[in-house]
Amino acid sequence: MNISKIGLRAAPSKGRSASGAGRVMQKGQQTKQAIVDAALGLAAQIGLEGLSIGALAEVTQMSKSGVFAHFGSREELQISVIREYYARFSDEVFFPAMDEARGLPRVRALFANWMKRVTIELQSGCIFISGAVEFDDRPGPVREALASSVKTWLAAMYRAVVQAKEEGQLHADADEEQMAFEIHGLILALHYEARFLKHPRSIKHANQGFENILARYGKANACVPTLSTQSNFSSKE
Amino acid sequence: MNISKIGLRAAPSKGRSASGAGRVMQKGQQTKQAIVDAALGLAAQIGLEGLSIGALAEVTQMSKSGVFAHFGSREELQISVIREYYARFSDEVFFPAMDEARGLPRVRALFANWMKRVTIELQSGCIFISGAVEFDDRPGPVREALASSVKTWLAAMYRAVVQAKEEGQLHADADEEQMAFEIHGLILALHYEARFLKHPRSIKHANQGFENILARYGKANACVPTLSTQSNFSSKE
DNA sequence: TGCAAAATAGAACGATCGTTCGTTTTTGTT
DNA sequence: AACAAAAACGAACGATCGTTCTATTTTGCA
Repeated sequence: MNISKIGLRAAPSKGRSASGAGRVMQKGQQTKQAIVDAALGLAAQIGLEGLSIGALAEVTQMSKSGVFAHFGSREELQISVIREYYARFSDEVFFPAMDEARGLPRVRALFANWMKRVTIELQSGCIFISGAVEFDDRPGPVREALASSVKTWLAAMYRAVVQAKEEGQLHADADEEQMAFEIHGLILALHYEARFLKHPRSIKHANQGFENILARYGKANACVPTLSTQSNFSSKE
Repeated sequence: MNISKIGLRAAPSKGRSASGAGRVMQKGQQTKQAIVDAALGLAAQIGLEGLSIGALAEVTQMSKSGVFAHFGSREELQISVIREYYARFSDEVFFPAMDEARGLPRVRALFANWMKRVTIELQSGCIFISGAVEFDDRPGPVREALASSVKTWLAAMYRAVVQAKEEGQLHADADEEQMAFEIHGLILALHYEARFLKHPRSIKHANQGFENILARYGKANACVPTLSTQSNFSSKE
């Protein structure tokens, strides 16, 4: 009966179309996007598991079945939210950092952008973090989508570290995987201590921790931050 | 009508009575303890929010109302679970480490025991971590109980670091709060990467990260680990 | 302007949730 | 053995959940 269930793909084929760019949206795609937007906000606050179609209908001023029809299942809605979150994360954190030179400048930019995003999310919540807890032993397509997004991002960060070593900006015996792990820990601690415990100095600790890591793994004269990346932050906190 | 609702307090007044010690339990307390035990296992897997009285009744072979009567509300059940988790955490992580000498040996022991516990929890899940995500912006008594437990533990770790500095085992300009933050990050990254992403080298990364932190903050000759604390681990992983 | 298709609404479903209430069973004590 | 108190049960409640189905409205195009 329901043909639209099969083979439906989100707009793209064109990298990523922010609102206003690219093809004209039909009505359907338009409201679907609006629903996903609202769902993203809701999921960030109460988690992907807490996301309910009823609440979503209320927020979007639609009927439950109207919302539901766009996705066909709750799981598909959750996956749509994850995809949207990943797209925005990429736009805000990953792509801008690619303008920086390979090596340490790019690593710094990635971390700075990451910090900027998590700092904002201290009010709303991060789906990559809450989702990891919710789905860490709940197999299925939602977990799959989430893990794949996170892995892609962490791999990008790791790659930047590897390149920094290739450029000769890290000690010869620096373990790139170890370094990426420690950076990840800083972000997680920031999210935990600031968002849950309301600890006021968490942002400073995360930034200081990053400098400590660079000081340990980097060669002495290669640690000076790019001005542009640095100023991104000092104005914020 | 329901008198038992008011003023009911759990057994205590005696510090912490493991099963078998202290006063003889009446039937009621006994089954309540059994329920909390089962609830702890359930909550570790699916989270405090996922904990349902129906599922709990099934596991314990009781009726829903039978289970419910012991707590009076779901929130009280959740709080009981948190208290029990905190008690076990203290028994396994905190108290044993107090046998070590003040300063670095004790810091090492605290971290080693913490690692041991989280490593085990990679199969079951850690309530202090999942709970933080579930309740990070959901005010109420459950969040209160959770935050208070976590803060107590983190404060204990922080205190040990402060003592290490007092003993002259850390650099004079070492920031104890910063150091505790970074250690916390390692544990969180371990939990995230091992439990969610199934990354095989996470345990090694967490241990190596700890050594890196000690190398940075500690004085050169004070970093040699106590043999007893060290062997705790190398045999495990 | 008219008409098929797409989009949305509305009502209802079975399931599960936390909770209440009255009854029955099990305890502990005399 | 008897009896009051404590503990456990069983059924039902209202609410909410994801989902299904059928109708109605809105859209886009000839």
